[in-house]
Amino acid sequence: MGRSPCCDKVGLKKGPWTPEEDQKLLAYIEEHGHGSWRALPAKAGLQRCGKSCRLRWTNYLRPDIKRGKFSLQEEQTIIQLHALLGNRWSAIATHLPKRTDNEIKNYWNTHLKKRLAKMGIDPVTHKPKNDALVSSDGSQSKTAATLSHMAQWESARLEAEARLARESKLRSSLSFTSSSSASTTALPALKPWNSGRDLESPKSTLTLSENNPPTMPIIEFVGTSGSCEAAGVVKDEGDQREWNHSNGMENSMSYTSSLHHELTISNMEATWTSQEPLLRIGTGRDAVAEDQGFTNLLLNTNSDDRSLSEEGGGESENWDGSGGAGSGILCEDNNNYWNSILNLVNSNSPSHSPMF
DNA sequence: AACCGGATCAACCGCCCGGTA
DNA sequence: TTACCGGGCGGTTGATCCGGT
Repeated sequence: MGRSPCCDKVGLKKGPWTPEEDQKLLAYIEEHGHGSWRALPAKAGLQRCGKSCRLRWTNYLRPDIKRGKFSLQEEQTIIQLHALLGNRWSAIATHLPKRTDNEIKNYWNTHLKKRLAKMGIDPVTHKPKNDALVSSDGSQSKTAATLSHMAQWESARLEAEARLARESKLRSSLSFTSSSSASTTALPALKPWNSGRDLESPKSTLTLSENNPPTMPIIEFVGTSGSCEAAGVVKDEGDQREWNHSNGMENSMSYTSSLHHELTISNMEATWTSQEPLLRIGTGRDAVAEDQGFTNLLLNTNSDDRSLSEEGGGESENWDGSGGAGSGILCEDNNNYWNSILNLVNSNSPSHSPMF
């Protein structure tokens, strides 16, 4: 059976939106909320399909959208998350406040992907195209397995977030006053933008910062050797920023990349706590035996860290990064690979070798 | 000034998935 | 259990812009 079109397309306008249409859509949503997107166009007096209205709203008209050039920090985040998640733009967008998945997707396709390609980095796998990371002992497969596990973990985490979001919405609809957070209790169905992103799913916000306190969860990969061989300097004329590959990649061999991942849990403290998978990656120097399982380590299911699930209360102690014996997890080969990625983005800082 | 090709990005399309009757 | 619906997502397209020749 063929799928029926999302709406009757006869007589519906397509193409660029006019200011008048924008105004109608804005005015309607401001007054009534979007409600059913399918029903919205008729109610708002628009000759558009609901899907088009939703896209226009989410990608352009929504007031909490930040437009304009992407910052270095945002670029770093995109690259790092893409290395982990692939083309899951909506998931990446959840970590970039005020940016839409469409915008991030476009930016990746038009800017970042090309930059990586110029550097000899496969933008799909985030590996050097000459695959210099491959070692004779099969570390490539380990790296691939590691990435696969990380992606699986992230998938699980995102699913958990989605579930929490649904639960949050349900609770919000049941009781507007039950939460201690005022933002949680805004009237999402009526004024979607009133509370901004607070209305969205309670999500872990991945921030990448050099300045986070040491109590923050840390993903730290310590590389001791490497074989990345990007050569030359590619200058991105548009951004007036240089990517110095040879220096950058050389540095990556000894450079300790520290990603400080802060998990900001809003609205859902009690539910989240330890029941959802938590990313916890320590230093490679503390690497534990691989047969303990990468996923288990990521999920902190080691007996050493069992207290993490039993504490139940706050989440901060789960994230101190100092961990126990199980906090360090990555083998050196994986470190090298991740250092390559992390150095890529870290070294684009103006204070380091210019890369972007 | 005209043309051309690449870059950019808003918008569309089709598929997928969760909810529901 | 199943079919349908609404919404979300990722891939792709096409109009427009812009710089080079």
